[in-house]
Amino acid sequence: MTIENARRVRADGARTRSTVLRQATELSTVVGLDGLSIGALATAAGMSKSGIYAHFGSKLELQLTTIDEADRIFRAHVIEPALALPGPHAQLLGLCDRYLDHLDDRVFSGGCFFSAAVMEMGPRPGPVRDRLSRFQRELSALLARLVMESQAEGRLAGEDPRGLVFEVTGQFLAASAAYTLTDDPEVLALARTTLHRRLG
Amino acid sequence: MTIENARRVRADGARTRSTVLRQATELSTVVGLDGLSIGALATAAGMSKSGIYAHFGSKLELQLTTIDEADRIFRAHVIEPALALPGPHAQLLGLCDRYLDHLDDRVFSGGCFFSAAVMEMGPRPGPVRDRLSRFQRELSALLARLVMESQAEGRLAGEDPRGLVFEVTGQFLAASAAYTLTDDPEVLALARTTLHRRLG
DNA sequence: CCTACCGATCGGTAGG
DNA sequence: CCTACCGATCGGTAGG
Repeated sequence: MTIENARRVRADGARTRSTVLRQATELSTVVGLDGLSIGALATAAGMSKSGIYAHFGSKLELQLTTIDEADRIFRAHVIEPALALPGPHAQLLGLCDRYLDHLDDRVFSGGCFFSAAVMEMGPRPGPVRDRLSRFQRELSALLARLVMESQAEGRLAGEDPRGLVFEVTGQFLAASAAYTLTDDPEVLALARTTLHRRLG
Repeated sequence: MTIENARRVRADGARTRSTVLRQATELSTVVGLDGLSIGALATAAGMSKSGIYAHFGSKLELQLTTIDEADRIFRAHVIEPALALPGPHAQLLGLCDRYLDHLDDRVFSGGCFFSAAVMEMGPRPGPVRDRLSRFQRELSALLARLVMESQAEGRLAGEDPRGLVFEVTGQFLAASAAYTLTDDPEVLALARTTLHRRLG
């Protein structure tokens, strides 16, 4: 086996792993992080169960790694494009728009990965819930920072940042819930209008 | 067997059924409507699986009946006390307060039954999702009615009822999600303040 | 990554 | 309501 072949093998392993993880995020937005079974994932990925175990070791590790992957996808599709906009207020509005876009584009086929995962795992203490809490804290902290920086520029005067962040995340959840129930794009239009009106 | 005995048997059957249903709502707020298994429910209720089947026939019927039971509980703890208040605006604020109270009181031990159920079953078409859609439509219609009646009394002037209802349900979801993740009563206080400021 | 296997549990049925 | 059972699937392991 040449060095190139050895590298190819490892590169292919990494590529397979990432393909499996994409499928894991897709599957789990439909059946949940707990409903995500290793057998079903193996079938979807066209490999045997032991192949999944070779990559992830246990269901818990698979769940945690799937959340990491969903986090990466969310950052790439929602957060990073928004933060590329000029100035905190445009970034705040851009984040809202991008969030609604990612529902509309079905970045995750079952809706918002994190809305579903938080509601599912919130009542079940453990490493999965802890990992989801971290995501929620980080998103809230980012939104709060953008609100406060907007205020430093004279916008959103007199608003309580924590309360406003609470309202914005609530509208994200409401859009996610209503869109998943109705598949009606009107929901996203209403959310967009309401968020823009609220954030000026 | 006397008539009294025949009646007793049926009354006991109804009582058992209602006890099992309470346990089904409790269990499913923790493990989900899909994670609710007939074996686990039977053990929790102290009977055999076939006892559960005798009452509900199938898992689908059990899920639908469990939603009906949760609906009843939600109406009794949240909606009815609010509608007992004088006037639409007090009823609207009362509904928000009662919703947060029912989280605080852990009416369902895993948090808000319907927040969790909608996020879980939203991406899965079928009778369960349809039943949850009905709940959401009815709650939204009630909130919209209260907003419009408040406006007829001169309050909430200039607000779009649909947008405001969207905001309120969003804050319900945000409170449910954050409280289930953190168990921090501070979340409920923040939600209460924000809702009152928004609707006051 | 594979096949082959483990005990446990799933939804559901037969027969009483 | 019970016991006893069905095939399918669960998470996970052994051995390669």
